[in-house]
Amino acid sequence: MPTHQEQEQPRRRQARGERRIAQLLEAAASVFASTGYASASTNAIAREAGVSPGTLYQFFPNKEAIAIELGQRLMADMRTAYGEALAPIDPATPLEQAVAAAVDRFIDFNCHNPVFFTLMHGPDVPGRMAEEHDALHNTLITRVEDLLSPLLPDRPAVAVTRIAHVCMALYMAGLELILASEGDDREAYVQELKDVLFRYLDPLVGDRLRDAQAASASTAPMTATTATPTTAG
Amino acid sequence: MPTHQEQEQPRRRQARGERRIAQLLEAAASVFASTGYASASTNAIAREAGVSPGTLYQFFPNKEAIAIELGQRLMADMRTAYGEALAPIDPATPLEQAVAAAVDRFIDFNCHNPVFFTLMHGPDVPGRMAEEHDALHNTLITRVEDLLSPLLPDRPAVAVTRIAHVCMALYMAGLELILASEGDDREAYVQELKDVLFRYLDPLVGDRLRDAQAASASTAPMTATTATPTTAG
DNA sequence: GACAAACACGAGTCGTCGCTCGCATTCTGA
DNA sequence: TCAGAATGCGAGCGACGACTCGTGTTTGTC
Repeated sequence: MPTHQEQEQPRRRQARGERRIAQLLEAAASVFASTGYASASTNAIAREAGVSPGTLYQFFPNKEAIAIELGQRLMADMRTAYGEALAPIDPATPLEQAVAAAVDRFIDFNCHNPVFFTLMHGPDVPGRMAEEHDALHNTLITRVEDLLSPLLPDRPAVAVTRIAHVCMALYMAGLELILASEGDDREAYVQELKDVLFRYLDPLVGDRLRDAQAASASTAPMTATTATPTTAG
Repeated sequence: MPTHQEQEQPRRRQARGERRIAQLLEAAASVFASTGYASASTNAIAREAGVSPGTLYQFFPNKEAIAIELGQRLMADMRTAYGEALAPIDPATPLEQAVAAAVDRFIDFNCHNPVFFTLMHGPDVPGRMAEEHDALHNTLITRVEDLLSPLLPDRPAVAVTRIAHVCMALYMAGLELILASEGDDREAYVQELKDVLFRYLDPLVGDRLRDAQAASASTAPMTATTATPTTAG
């Protein structure tokens, strides 16, 4: 019974195979990041990984599967490495700090994994890839909604969703500028992005947050100290 | 010798040819907008225009030339139709109104010419197309700088440039959301975009603008009344 | 009407790319 | 040790898309 799993992978991978898969995904990340998904050829990925095209297809049924697997691993990486950044915001944290912390973490991740942006932003995704693309996007939107809804308790759900979409779009736009620049310029754009998001959200959150802060000072605080001051590596 | 012009088009177009060109560009706009530049096939463009592939190549040397010509015509259209929106802002106009007016005009143009966004935003542009792409982008960046610099007189040029880039990026991000939605949702996103830009710029412009307004009330105003109140169709 | 140039056609060429196939090599388990 | 599975190779297939070419039609000019 051990090898009978529905009707998918009856393939028992060896250690070598797992290594090859990791190698191929790394190569794919490099090629996707530099040329985009559509323009990336499977032969180029195989070449980058130092294997033959046939070997690539030993591990992935088609080009889409590579991008999908890559996207899933990236999401998993992000969850394990930055899970705490996705947790609901402690109402006691000033909005400016919360935004800055979240931006720092996500920017950090995206700078270390530039493919992620390509997979999230690439409009040139055919077939089933678009579904995965949307799945990634919707997951993040939902996360942002979860972050925002405690801060916007008196807004209808559609409004919160809209605000989340705007935040995501602003973040993506800022990220594009940031990834396209280097050094001091990059840091300056990071600061601009924080400013944009804070200034956009602050009037929406309004006195609600300040009320909560005033209240939390006199009543029992929550878990508190979730946010650390800009410890981006 | 009468037809010897350098070494380019020694071709004398007939009225029919001009019509075909317009027809082909319209078809190209449609196909580019719906599938993106890279995924658009010249055969599809020819089919959309109701002509044969050979006819298409009677008027355009290659696929790039179609997109380039289209981009240039769109820029020209924008200049003639919305030139006044690109003029320097009258310092007497409140920032919120100036931003709203500019956004309305550009959104209007982009909603009527969705290809423009595709050509500006498409990352899948090979070869010489990228240059034209950048040229369009830089033209707009310069325009935004010209709009902003009177409002930010005490900032270094690099800072103004950076702010212009941020504004462009924010606009593009908002535009993407707006083009992807319809009806009330679309209008709501337009308002959000205006809010984002105004809230981002207002603290930067700061008391400078308010000073200018106070001053212009007592001293001789500039050319004045350049901006009209939200007359978007 | 006659001639040339512009216009129009669409089957066909040529290159690229996703993917396959037959075969060789290495690993696993008994 | 050795069968069978997993891994590896790379020439090549099939499809598709940019672009061409030979040929026929329309238009402007004398």
